[in-house]
Amino acid sequence: MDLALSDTDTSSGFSARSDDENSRSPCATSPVMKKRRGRADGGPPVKRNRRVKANDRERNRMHSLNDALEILREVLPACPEETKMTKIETLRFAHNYIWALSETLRNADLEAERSFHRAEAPNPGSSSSEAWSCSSSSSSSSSSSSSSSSPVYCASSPGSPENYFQPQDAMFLRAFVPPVY
DNA sequence: TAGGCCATCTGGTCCT
DNA sequence: AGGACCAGATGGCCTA
Repeated sequence: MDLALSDTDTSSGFSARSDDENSRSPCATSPVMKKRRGRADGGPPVKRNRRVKANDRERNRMHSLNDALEILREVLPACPEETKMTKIETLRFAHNYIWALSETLRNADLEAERSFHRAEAPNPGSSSSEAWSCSSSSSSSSSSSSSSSSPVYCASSPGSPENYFQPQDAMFLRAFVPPVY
């Protein structure tokens, strides 16, 4: 007892999709008619017309969302080039990546601060060793994301980004992070 | 074949 | 009133 799917009104709302959809989603759907729910006749013509317009806007909205996601994918360092990250993977990976970048900056700041102190006081005595413990969170929070210095990471991520790149390995990022002055 | 991912439709809610 | 946003439902495609 499904709601009637009207295969007949293919003209409404589906016309704009086919070629557009082909160009947008290289991986998945063929431009074939998908599903249709609701009343077979679409209800009153006025309501139906409004629904069709709303569907069109919703489609465009999701397309722009996907475009933004695609831009994000291009910015991220993709390790296996041929595999496309899923949406959730992209978001999690971006999260990790941003964390690692900020961690790298933070470490660079700490290091700069240490070398500055070393230059001022050639015999620091005992105070120099603590700076290496980057979890000490002293006062040098230049731009750290204010939450915590060792975030709990997408711990529940079933999947993959962490397979490519562990957020804990901030040093890994030094490979593609420009030198911080 | 089951499960994951995705695109789309749809109705509800909030905002302008 | 109409648009934006959201979450649920549904069906197609792909892979293990």
